[in-house]
Amino acid sequence: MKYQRPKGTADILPDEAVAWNYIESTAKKLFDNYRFHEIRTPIFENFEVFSRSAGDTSDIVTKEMYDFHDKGDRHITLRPEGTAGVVRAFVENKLYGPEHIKPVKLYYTGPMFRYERPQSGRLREFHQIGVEAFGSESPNLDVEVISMGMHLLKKLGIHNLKLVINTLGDQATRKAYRSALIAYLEPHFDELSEDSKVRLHKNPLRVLDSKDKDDQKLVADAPSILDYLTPESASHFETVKNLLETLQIDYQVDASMVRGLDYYNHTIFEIMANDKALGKGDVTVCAGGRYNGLVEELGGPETPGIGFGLGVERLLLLMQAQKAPLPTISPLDVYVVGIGDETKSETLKIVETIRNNGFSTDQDYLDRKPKSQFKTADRLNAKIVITLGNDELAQKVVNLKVMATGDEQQVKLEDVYDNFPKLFGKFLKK
RNA sequence: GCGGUAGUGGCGAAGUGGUUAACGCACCGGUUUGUGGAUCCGGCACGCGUGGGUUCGAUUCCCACCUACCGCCCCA
Repeated sequence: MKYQRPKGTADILPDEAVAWNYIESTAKKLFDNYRFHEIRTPIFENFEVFSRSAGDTSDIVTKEMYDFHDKGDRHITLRPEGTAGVVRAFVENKLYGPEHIKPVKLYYTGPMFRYERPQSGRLREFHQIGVEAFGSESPNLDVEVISMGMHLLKKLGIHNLKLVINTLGDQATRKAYRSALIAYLEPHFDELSEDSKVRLHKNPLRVLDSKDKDDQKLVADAPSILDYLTPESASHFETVKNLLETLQIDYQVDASMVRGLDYYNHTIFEIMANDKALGKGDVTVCAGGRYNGLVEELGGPETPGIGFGLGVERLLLLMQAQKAPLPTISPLDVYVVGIGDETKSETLKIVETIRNNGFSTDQDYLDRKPKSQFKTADRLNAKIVITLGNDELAQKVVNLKVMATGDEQQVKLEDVYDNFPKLFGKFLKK
């Protein structure tokens, strides 16, 4: 095998593409009910769009960006996530203008890129479905976005869903909490894992997220951000929780949950699914939160925002593991068997006529024997097989066989041409 | 980026330093000179991830690389 796809990429073959289409169309229908509209932004952006939004110290920016300099020496990055580009487009196209109804609600789907070591459900080119809503601080919006994510996953047949939420508060909250956390961790500096030692200075909140067992013990007694919320932040979070209860959406608060991207504040959430088939522990399929301040960061007016991203590959893995229903390629309506070279032009006319009547139709292209053609018709799950040989051609008739029952009848060729739908209906009713 | 496991036909899977690389499934063909889902028969890797090396000889030994999978990091 000479050529291989680049590391961490995947070919989505026809059988699987059907599932992808199903997921995307299901999402689009649901999002439309919530009045979120599609936006398509470039797959690459200027490096600064991401470095500015995600945070210079975030792992995404420091080690996972797929970036390069183009022939004009522009520093380009293949988008590692969807929000930054959408925010950039929101600002650049002035969607904050008064003529746009607020909140401006958008969704996107498409490939994202991160330069990291591939594993199952983790690729260098992967796909996300994401939503963003700009221009409202209402906790109602937080809850609607969360609810929409939950609904989508449920609609796609995922069960054992777990919603985990937390709040990062506002600027003042984070500042206060940051110093409190550092004050708590610094005396234990030597006990921290190597990774956490680095994180302590760069981004202390990330220490909370450490998988290291000793770190976790330390972190267990660390101050909670929930005790440092400003009154406004606390009240926002309270309202979000109350509204979730109003909608009877179960949730857990995890005060140590953080975000890999710096732009988040206030409500953050993750929707996880637990499935033994996917190994131990919970898998996060959908994650998001508020990012008031990001629009300003990218040069727009002060505009609050909130959104989520959902990993399509992970979702598919989950759906397969949980045996969620997935569509398959639709069965064939009609297969046309031609016997002998002389029938070639007639079978071509027949398949084209039937197709133009809205039925899926196929025929043999390999000059195979009738038996083989029937075998193929059977494999393709054809409902009806039309057979045409020299005799039929001379008599201007055709044999029509219903595969499920084996019934075969001769019908006039002109009936096929004049009114195929009627013919099809007549034979399939039996 | 680090550590580990693996890589044989479309798929699954045996195998050995040395004649024609098992077997199963799938596929193709025949048994039925124009009719499917059954049986039986036959066909199907000039090649064992790629490139080097050792050797009289390598799919089998060594090295490098590539890729996949698992763990770490991180995350969707």
